[in-house]
Amino acid sequence: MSLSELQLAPKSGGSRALATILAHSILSGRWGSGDLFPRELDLCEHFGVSRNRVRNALAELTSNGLIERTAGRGTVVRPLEEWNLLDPQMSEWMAGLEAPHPQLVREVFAFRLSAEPFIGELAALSATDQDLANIERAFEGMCDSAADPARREEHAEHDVAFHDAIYRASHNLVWRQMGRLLRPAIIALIQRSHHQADSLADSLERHRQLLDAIRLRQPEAAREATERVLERTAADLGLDPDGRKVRRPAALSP
Amino acid sequence: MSLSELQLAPKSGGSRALATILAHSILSGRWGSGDLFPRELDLCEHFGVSRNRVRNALAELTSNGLIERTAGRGTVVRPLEEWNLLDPQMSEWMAGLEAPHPQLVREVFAFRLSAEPFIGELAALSATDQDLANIERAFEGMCDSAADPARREEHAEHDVAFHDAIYRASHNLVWRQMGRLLRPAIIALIQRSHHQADSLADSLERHRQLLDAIRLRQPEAAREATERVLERTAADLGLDPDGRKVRRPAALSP
DNA sequence: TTGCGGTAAATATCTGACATTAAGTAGGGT
DNA sequence: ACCCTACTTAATGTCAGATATTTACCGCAA
Repeated sequence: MSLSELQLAPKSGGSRALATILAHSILSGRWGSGDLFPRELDLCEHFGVSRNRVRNALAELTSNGLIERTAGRGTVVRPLEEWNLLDPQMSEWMAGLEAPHPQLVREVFAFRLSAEPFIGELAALSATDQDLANIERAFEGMCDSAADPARREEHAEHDVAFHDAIYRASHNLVWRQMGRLLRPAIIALIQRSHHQADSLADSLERHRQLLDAIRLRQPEAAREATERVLERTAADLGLDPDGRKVRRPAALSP
Repeated sequence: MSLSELQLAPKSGGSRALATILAHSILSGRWGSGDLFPRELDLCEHFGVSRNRVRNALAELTSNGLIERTAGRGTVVRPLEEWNLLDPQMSEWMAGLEAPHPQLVREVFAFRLSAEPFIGELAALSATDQDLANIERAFEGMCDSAADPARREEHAEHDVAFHDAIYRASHNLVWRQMGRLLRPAIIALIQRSHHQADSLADSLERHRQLLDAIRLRQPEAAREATERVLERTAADLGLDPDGRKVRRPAALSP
């Protein structure tokens, strides 16, 4: 309910940095839906910046649906359901978050669980040689950085690149933009799981099978391979892959 | 390359109105990728508003990826591929556009064509009684307003509500937010098609079959019914439902 | 209780000045 | 001739203060 411990690093220029701090305070669940956000002047005083920067930062939060501002009333925090999850700025904020809102993690993963098998099919149908090369290069990066536990985040970046290349292989702008959800989801993953060596090897093997299915243009195999990759991911996240609100379309399986 | 004929209505307050005008000028393709956008002071003079409002409007365009601004260089228009299609603000702008960028229409429709059959499945699996009631009410609204050609836009709103209710029936935040693409897509539809009486009756019948499939919890039937609805839509739009870059996953069909 | 007006509090906007960044340009040294 | 520096210019970014507008709240009277 307060921003007492929040601080703006001394030389961090731009209203961007301030917006990030404020966004993180909301994304991590510090404020409840409907709570009154601090007034502009309080923020000015607390962070020692001009009203202009505060207003710019708040405008950015507004455009992402995190807050709602009306003259005379003040600034209130909007409910999580109305946050603008698909904005790239939001993805960036979520990725930089140490402890994201639990419901957020669940919702995004539930989406991946329902959508990615289908995207795997699309990729197997539409991938060009260039797409395949991209996927392959990302996979090799994953393999290369897998051995050294000190390169966890590099590994995560290759992981993101792998799945993002699959989204891009759909060759549709909308699907492609959804791929931005991957980064926060996967960053959250490596921060939560302990990355046992055997779990990692297993994960790699499942990724390889997905790559092969796409390379061989086998949509159905790609769908199943994606499901197995996500099973592994769910286990690493400590989530139950079944029993979510969004179930996999089991009726599709022959 | 110029904004000569663009005008801001006299009493339209808020930087919102200005942002809408500028956004429309970009979304309709008036400026090419990489073009220099007018300078702040020129915009101030042309529209007769303060620099502050211009800056707020431009900030909104920036947050949606339409433009990129750097001190010293100026404001340049970003390529269509980097526009932020999934932002609700963008959907609103696109919906209010008389002549949207043709590639935009194609991309969004290609997405619907690939995703909505799948969403239909999800809805058939996860819809609650409340969801069903929402879908049904929207359908009745469509039927009610179908007879009178003077109520075209009311009909379109019910059409949007129908499909949006299906997106919502997936009970996942991410899918739900994608439903915002529907409004611009469907508004564009009624502005292009001539809405022959028989085509409208046919469309209604296909919607009814989709509703029934969801009500009976038959995912596969829902998928096929959605495909048929979109076939009708493609015909009304004058698009070829096959041969797009994103094909339907035909391999799924038994 | 309801309706009206007044006051306070918050955000929205205007104005003008200054700071920062980036690109181009002229000049001097090698 | 070439490169490097310093200056100029032009654009966006930031600051500060004053004013306008909206909203909520309170007192008061019909």
